[in-house]
Amino acid sequence: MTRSEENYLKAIFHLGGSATASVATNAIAEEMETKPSSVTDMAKKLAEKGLVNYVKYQGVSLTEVGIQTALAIIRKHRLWEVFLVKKLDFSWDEVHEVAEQLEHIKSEKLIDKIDELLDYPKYDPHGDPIPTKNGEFQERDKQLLSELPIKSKGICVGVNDTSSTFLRFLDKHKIALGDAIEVVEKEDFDDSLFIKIGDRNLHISNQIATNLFVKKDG
Amino acid sequence: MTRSEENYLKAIFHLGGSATASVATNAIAEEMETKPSSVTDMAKKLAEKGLVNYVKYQGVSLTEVGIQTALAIIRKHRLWEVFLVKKLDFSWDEVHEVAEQLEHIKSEKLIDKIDELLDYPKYDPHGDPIPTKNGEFQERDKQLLSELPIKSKGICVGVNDTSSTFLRFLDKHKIALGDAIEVVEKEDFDDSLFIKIGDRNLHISNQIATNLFVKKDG
DNA sequence: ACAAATTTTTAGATTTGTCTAAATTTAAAT
DNA sequence: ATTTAAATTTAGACAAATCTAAAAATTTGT
Ligand SMILES: [Mn+2]
Ligand SMILES: [Mn+2]
Ligand SMILES: [Mn+2]
Ligand SMILES: [Mn+2]
Repeated sequence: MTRSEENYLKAIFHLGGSATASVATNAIAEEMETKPSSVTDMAKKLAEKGLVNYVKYQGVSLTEVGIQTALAIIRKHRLWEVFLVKKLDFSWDEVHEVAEQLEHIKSEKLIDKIDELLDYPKYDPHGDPIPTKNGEFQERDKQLLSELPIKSKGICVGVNDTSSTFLRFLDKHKIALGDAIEVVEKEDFDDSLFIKIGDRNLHISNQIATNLFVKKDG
Repeated sequence: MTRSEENYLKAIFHLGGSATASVATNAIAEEMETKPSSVTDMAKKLAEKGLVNYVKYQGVSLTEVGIQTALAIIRKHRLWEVFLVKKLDFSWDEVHEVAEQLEHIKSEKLIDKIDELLDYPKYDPHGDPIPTKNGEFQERDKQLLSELPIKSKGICVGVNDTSSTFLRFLDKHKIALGDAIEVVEKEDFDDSLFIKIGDRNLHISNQIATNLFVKKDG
């Protein structure tokens, strides 16, 4: 497996191309910042290797082997992100680029030992679940903060926007994963939210609320 | 810098192509398990970039920039080796292949943090010195065990042969870096050595003695 | 010094991954 | 049901890194 092949599999997975759903050539091209014609070439190659199902003009979906391969890379990516944050004091907005490189290191022992060193974390620094060594993967029970009804409480469990600017914004306002959040009131005019986070009262825009995932209490 | 370019610089450095000495095309090809014609191509490319001096038919030597670049890669390689041994319980015969990959990860912060985590080690698991962040590099004061006169004492500080089989051989016979060694007697017939290592008496072949580096006492 | 052996370079081909521009297929709109 | 628009594929080109085979330069041996 080349690095490029691995990145294609990861992109297809992230676009939901597992199971039956198939992903459009253009969507993959956009996700990978490349051209549709390049995607077509790679689709043929990956189909040849049994990693994707590809029918001309019908898009691409991962085979079972393709899914497992993608999960293995995502597992490495997220474990490395945890390592960088927990062991090397990186902040959560700095880890992605480095993990994009580290995810391609080929050594089963290495990633198993990193997993052990971190005490088998379940989630990465952005709240995304880490696939297990045997390829089990469970999406988290979560919803957008903007979808929470008034008066309901929850825990902040993830971010939708993973850009540096958004993550640093959260740092600045001391909003972190694990924080308890209560929706106090909604402002109809601009869909902004009055929330209680820990013991602080905060007024956040709809743009923030649609980029924070929470797990509703109860 | 591509991975291939980095590997060429490292190979040239290891063949002694810094300073004035120049390295032969064939020697580089052999070191890198590639063909001389490929080396010629890369020599031109690296010369173009100002990383090596290259004169047709006269071999290759590193420029100052080339030396610093090579040292940075060697620094990363050796720091990662220490990390694997000290933090992830790899044994010293398993680290090289993984470090060959990790040395190409591009993140200054990452390697600085690894350095800090390891408390700024001076030597890698095989006793090789680790260049500093600012490119200072000091070869160790050492000699082959086979060159030590009878009755002299020293400390085991490195290995010449870094193959897995040799390293595991040393493990099996409980010979490790840092051990005190005394040459008790030499056998003229086969140049084998009677040594005292710690409190044990050992009889080792010349092949072993020419692959162990020691620092002579006094 | 000169022929022979060795080393090194060139020329041309190959693989991987990418691109542009043109052709084709599918989807959408009238 | 056509026409138009959008998505997708093909054809041909290119850069990087490699190779083989042949040519050129250097070194070695007598
Ligand atoms: Mn990431
Ligand atoms: Mn990647
Ligand atoms: Mn090594
Ligand atoms: Mn390398």
